Amino acid sequence: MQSGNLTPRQELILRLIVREHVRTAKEVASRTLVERYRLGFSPATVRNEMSRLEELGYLWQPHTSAGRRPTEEGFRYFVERLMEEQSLPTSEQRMIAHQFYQAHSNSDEWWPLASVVLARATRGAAIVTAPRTTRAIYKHLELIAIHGRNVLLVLVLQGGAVEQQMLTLSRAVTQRELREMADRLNRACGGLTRNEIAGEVQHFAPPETDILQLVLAIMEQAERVPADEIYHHGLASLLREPEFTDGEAPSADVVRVLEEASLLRAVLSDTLPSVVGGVRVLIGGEGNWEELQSCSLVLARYGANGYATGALGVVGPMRMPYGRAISVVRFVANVLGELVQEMYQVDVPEITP
Amino acid sequence: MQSGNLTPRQELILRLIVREHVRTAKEVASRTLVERYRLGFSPATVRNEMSRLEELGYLWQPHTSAGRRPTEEGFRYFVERLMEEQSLPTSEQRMIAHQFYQAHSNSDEWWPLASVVLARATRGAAIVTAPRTTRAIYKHLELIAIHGRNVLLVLVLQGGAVEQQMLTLSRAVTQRELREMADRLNRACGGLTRNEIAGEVQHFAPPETDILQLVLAIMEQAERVPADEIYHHGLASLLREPEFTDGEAPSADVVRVLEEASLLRAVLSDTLPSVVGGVRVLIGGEGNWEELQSCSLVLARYGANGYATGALGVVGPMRMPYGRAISVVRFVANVLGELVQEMYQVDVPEITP
DNA sequence: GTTTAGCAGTCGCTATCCAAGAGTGCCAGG
DNA sequence: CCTGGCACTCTTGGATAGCGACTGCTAAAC
Repeated sequence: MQSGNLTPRQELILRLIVREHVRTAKEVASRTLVERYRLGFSPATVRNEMSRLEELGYLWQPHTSAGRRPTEEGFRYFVERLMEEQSLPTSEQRMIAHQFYQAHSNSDEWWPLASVVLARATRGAAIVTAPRTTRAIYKHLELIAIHGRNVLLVLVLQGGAVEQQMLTLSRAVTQRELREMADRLNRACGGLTRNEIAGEVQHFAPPETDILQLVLAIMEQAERVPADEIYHHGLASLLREPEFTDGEAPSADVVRVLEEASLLRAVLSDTLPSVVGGVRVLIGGEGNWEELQSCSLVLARYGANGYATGALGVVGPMRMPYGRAISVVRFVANVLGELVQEMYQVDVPEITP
Repeated sequence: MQSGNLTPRQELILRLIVREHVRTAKEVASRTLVERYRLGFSPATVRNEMSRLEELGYLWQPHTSAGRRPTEEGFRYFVERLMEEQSLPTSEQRMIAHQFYQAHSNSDEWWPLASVVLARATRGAAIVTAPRTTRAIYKHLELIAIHGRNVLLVLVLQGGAVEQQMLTLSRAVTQRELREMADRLNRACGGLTRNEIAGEVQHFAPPETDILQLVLAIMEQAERVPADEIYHHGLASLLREPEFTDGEAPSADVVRVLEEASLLRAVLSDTLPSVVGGVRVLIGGEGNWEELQSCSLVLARYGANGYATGALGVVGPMRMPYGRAISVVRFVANVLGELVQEMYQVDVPEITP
């Protein structure tokens, strides 16, 4: 596709139809367009252009005597060519940054906070996955006696991810013995990757080998599973949009996608590159995602490349205010990215309130 | 209310109407009832009884020429007096127990697993809150150097709750120094409650006092916040129930309650006693919860009394299969309760697969 | 006294019709 | 190439009628 595709006037009309449809959720008629935007030409002219745009696949009418609304293609053309890039108002930027600043020290709160912020700012639903390491590095191990042979294993990975798991040893051990075992293991494995630790196992004897096996399993899972936890927020406001209350769009389908982590993960991994980059817009499922037919997603990857990345984005009806959604998503992805980079000791200027 | 309220035949009819309405989601007519259940009397008789039941407030008709369906009161009468207590089929018990057995060692997985199990078993939505300590007890502290003055603090509480937080010290310290500080603090504070630790603060100097302050804050929060995390699952299947697809019941309201942790917490704390007990059924919001008008909740508290308890339950349309829901909720609450008790070293027999 | 058959009555549901209104498509003329 | 004007289409809402599903009531039967 190249830019000469549509005449400037056709682009103007398409843009206005998108704007108006986003506002009203209804079909847009030629006359209302002319009157509302004081176009310098008549409804008949607009109609001619409209029917041309319909032939090209950018508009459609639900029935003959109705106005027109953009198709999936229409929205895509709008997003790719017509939308003016806007950046988030500074006041709003400050507000959001401030909220993250307050949660600065508690990384567990970042992801739910991000989902709440995104949902509020777009009046739609938001999704955020916690970042996952691409390469797990052993940082520190702690063993805590719980009860008899039961031990709580706490493994800290580089980047501050803390994984905990219960473990039953073959014999009862004292906290003192556990401490010594943890010391030995920490000396041997600190800073090592999974493969390197696998090579170390031979130097140990049970029960330490059992512990190392569990450590390896945890690290393996940390690398393999893209993101256990998916936070979402704002579903209720999404379902209040007219297309869902009208029954025009099946609400249960969307809810299912957001709820089933596996589905959502599939969408994210298919849509987003694995490195942090720009904002990706997925309009109406784009043929691949039946359940998202009537929705659009605005997604971004955030994090520290080579260390850990996560995904975030908003879900709205297809007629979502793309300009705003994109700027919010981009901004939150940047803020969250900086926090993660800081956590991974990639030096970045600190966020100030 | 006493038991002689309704005649046996009225109770029979009410019970059958509930059963039939739960099955079909439609109003129940006198004739279908007689035919389907081979009652020994005629539709006219049933009609007489029905109109009596309507006067008493247990039934209502949406319009004259329709059959009848139970009112909120009707369902309540059914649940309290007519429902035969059923226990979960052994095969299902085994399946559920097995799933928890597999996740036995990883307590973080218990709560989401419980929500999935509940949702599957009832074809509705399920909610589970992680248990919170009523009295936080210091078990173990670990300090891990991250970068310069930044330190990761990992605090293990009795019961295995692991809380982590980043902390910036007033000066840079080595991992060796951190280890010594952690040792001193662990010796002094192991097994103490929050108040007792507050008394210990005077024996330390900065930066250890800073660390203790943070520890106190974390413990305080662990006691105060009822349950940060609320897991839910199965919303999509709930929204597929006819009352929500018909638009008879507003789906966004229910979603909002499940999504807004604060709202849900309010419902739970108002409904459930703080000690582990039986199963509580909340039908149609019971006047207090506007948003839950068309829903019913079956809830239970689980955990170890005096140590930590959480809540769980299912959300369904008012015409939910109460017998089944109650037995599932009770069973899962017991399983989860045993796991928590075990974690808190209250001795219980181990679950076998 | 209780039960029941029968029948009248009520109401929702669907179809059909009609008129009004909203928009478009097209054509002829500027 | 634009536009005024008109015919055409299709939705929407209201009104009407027939059908079917139930109930309520009454009078007779048990």
